[in-house]
Amino acid sequence: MKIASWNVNSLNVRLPHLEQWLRDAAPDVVGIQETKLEDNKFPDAVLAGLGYRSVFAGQKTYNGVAILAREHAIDEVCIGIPGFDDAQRRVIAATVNGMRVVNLYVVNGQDVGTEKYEYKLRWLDAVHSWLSEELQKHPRMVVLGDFNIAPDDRDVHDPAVWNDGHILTSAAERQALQRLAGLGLHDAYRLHHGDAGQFSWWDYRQAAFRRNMGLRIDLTLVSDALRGTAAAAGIDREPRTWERPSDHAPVWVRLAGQAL
DNA sequence: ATGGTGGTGATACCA
Repeated sequence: MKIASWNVNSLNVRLPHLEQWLRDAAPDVVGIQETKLEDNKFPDAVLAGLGYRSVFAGQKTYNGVAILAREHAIDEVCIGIPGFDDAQRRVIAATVNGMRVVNLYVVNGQDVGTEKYEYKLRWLDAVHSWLSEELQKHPRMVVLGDFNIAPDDRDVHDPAVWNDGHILTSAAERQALQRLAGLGLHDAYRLHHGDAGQFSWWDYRQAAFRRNMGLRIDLTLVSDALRGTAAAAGIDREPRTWERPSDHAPVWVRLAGQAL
């Protein structure tokens, strides 16, 4: 069972890319971030034509998340972090094939020390509390999404720039990610790859993709109960080479023994 | 230190 995550940076613009990639990569479950679409504009009929059911929580202009699945029903849909009042559509969770899928569009945070940065840390704290409880109910869990945090120095093109003072790599952000790992949520990519320089996001500016000046900030985390089934993980760079691409590439994990 | 590009929507804001 292949489970993927992709920040599409406007599903309105990127729908043709999503359609092409669904055909190419044939994921079973997908978490999408930054749809930037209100729910009445979500292209669920187009996706149904490709064999995917979808659930979604969107808003105009900013944020917006969705979960797609083929072959299986999408049940127990939860929008937002329970008990955390937030108008921003950043979280959707659902049960697919006996597995809890949590799709996160983590707050960017703008710059270290700003109000948005404080919001990011508060938001991550709320996610930690919520997932701690959620894991009791659903031990078989995948938490995926755009985390807007590069786990360690292997995950940035230039650690001298992307350091403790920088957004996406500051110590407090990395500690927040470590606290999620402490719940028994394992970065599937790192279960299989120890290499540096493999990224999932490249800024549109400065020809960053051509120069591979990127960060690995899109992650699939698997719970203790699923860890042994995580047979492979990877990053699909190809859609980032297409015309008018998202600034993010899709990332994925394949779970063995997950009967379709 | 600044600004570079892109999405939204019509202007700044967000990333």
